[in-house]
Amino acid sequence: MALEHAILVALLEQPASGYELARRFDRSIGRFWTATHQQIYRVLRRMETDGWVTAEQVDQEGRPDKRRWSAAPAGRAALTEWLHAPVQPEAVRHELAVKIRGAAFADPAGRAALVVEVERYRADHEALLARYLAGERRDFPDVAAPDARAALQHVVLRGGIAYERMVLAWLDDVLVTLRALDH
Amino acid sequence: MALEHAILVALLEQPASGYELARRFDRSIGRFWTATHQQIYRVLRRMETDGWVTAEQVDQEGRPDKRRWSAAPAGRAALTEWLHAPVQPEAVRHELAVKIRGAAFADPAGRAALVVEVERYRADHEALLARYLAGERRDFPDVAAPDARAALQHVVLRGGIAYERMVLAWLDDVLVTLRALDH
DNA sequence: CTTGCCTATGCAACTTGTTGCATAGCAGGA
DNA sequence: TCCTGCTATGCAACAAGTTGCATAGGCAAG
Repeated sequence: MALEHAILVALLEQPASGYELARRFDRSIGRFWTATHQQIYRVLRRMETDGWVTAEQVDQEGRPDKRRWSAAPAGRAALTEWLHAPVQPEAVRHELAVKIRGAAFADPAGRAALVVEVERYRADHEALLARYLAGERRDFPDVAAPDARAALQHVVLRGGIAYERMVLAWLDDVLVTLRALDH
Repeated sequence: MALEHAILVALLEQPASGYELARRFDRSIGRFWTATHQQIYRVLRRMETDGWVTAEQVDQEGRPDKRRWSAAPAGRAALTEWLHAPVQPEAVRHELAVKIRGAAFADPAGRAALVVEVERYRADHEALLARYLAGERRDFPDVAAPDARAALQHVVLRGGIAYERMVLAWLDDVLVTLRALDH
């Protein structure tokens, strides 16, 4: 039940419509929390009835009108309470690891297919790392005295960068291991 | 829909009852896929009607009888087909990252609480890393010429170890960053 | 001898997340 | 002109995962 809280953080950083939130969940926020627009709209309505967020109608020219959402005091209070609660142990779902262990029960052709798949997966993560590094250069160019918000956003981004580097190194290890099985 | 496939891999590695599977999902398999016993029992029954697994009744003395499940040929075929399919992009849900960005909107007391929470989280991951390393020493003591199954299990375990090391380094970074906000 | 824990399986209700589809106006290119 | 794509919001059906509870015998500690 943390999508509510991820939305609260996003709205505190910058009020937005459901559509804009969805796009941010596809980009920067999507690094650590994913959600579809359908889910976001549904949760926003629930949060509205709970008094966590308020909407402001924005009429637009040349494009559809929208509702700009902001975090309400009750939402801020809910966020504070949540920050004090213990972090829930994460539910790990790492499909690739299952496939790698499953490769022990595949024939050489099946393992060859997995090698191709791992290479594609590796390329995706290499591209992701490049995007993170470009974002870091763009958004955090100087090291000196950032405000709290920027410092915290930066440390989360550094986590994403460290994760991608670790994944790339591990995937190289996986590829060496897979290729060694059939020479 | 990969729980089915994780169960197939687990049963190919070693046939087991639902209860034993659940315990393995709490330990070794739980590194990359989590599931409760309720979910495992439910999915096993669906897999049975699909002909993916077969059960064998095992009468026991001094403890309840059990059903030992094995992967059937149709299950093996389904696994092979799945190995050829592209890896689905993972749905990221990293609660701690949300909390860290949320800390920008908390007062110093709230941030102090988060520091305590991150320290606890760090201790958990340090213990996890120790368990992985102990498991590695126990299960993969020699480097020379392992069979395919051991080699693949080992490379997945190395992934877990690399992940935990990365997490610990990042959490140190997080703690430094959080503490610097309020001196 | 009672309390709690382990083995072993399962039901039912609920929450969360996914997928497919719908609407509707505007902009830009072939 | 038609087709595609973007902004903007939403419904409905479904799949997946969680939580609470139930049963039932045995075993060990206090």
